[in-house]
Amino acid sequence: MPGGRPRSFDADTALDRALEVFWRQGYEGTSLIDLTTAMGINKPSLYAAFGNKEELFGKVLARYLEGPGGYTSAALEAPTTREVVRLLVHGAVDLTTGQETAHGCLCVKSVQAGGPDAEPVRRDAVAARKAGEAALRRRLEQADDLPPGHEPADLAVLVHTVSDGIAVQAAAGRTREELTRVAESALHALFD
Amino acid sequence: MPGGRPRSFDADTALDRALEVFWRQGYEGTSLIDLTTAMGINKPSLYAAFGNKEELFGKVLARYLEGPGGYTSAALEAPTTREVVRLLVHGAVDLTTGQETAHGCLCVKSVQAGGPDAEPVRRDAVAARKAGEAALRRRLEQADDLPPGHEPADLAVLVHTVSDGIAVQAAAGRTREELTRVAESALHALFD
DNA sequence: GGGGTAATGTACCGATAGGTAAAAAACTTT
DNA sequence: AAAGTTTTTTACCTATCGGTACATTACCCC
Repeated sequence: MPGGRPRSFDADTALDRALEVFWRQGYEGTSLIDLTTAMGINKPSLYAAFGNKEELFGKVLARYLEGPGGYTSAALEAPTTREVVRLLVHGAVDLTTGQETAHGCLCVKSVQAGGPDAEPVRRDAVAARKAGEAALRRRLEQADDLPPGHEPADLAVLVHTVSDGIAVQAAAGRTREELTRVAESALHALFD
Repeated sequence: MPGGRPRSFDADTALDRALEVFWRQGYEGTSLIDLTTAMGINKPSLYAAFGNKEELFGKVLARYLEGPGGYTSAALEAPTTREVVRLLVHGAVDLTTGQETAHGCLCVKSVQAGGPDAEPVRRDAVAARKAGEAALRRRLEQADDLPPGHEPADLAVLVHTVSDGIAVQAAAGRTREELTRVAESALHALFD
């Protein structure tokens, strides 16, 4: 059982190229030609390696969450609640205002995709968000240093909401410096 | 100089129908057939009355900002800073989780539209957001009851950011009850 | 009851969307 | 070197996209 013609591209770097264009243009705003051009391959190769556009997006989203979005799970291991939240909101600023990446968050962008054929993509994004929020809630439920008057579940959603807002602001053109001040203001409001 | 055949539709209600579908499906996710079907007219009538898809969206966005989005300017007239912010965040919850409207915010959705041909739409949305933020900042600059340690400009952006986050959460399926708790948590963090 | 005028209905346009069939090319094994 | 396997290349498919030409219809004015 031998192997045939070898691949002319690396699957992971091709996924990274696809991530760039999906991140910048969103699922609905990205065409197959955009993808194949960015990935340096042609359509049959794309389909053979990654499935159709929808499946490719699923793989790209997973790679996004584990790569650029990996700071979220790392943040949960910080010792204090304040530090956890600080890493989350500043991480959101860094992620969404990167100099070499598109501004905004792929997951936030995707959850807003409204077209009928984008619904599976939307569901993927919603599922990823739910998982992230559940992890943060569990972390906060085990904390003993919550800000006074805040329930763990509510605080988890609030922090998530601020992160989402940061992503929207970044996509709308707000600079990293401005959003860093926003993150600091949010921390000040919550913990000082 | 008489008028020819009269219109068979009311322009404002047609705009409202177009608003519904743009709100639900976004600019890129909405086709002309979606629009003409919802508006009850055919394409030549649409083009004669509203211009092309892009111009139609501009008129729809203006109508959205003055109608469902009108609570933002009304909120600025509240006597206290806390009341202004309270009206803004709870207004965002009401707007984005309406029972008879799509969940999420048209303006937030549009600012995330990434396709190349959606760029003028994105600019319209960004301009509307800038105007709203400037109005809030001016209102806060004249206040003498800001929460301690917050600058007016930073607070304006933070409140806007929380509203954006609420819109994203609503689009992702969060319920009105949950988001009401988020709004209350945000107020508590800022003012209590 | 005819002009003039503006909106409607129908049918169509080129371009592009996502997706695929089939043949040529590059490798491994025997 | 020949058979078998898998990828690449090229060319093409149908459906739909936003947008429009043209003839028809319904109104006002005289």
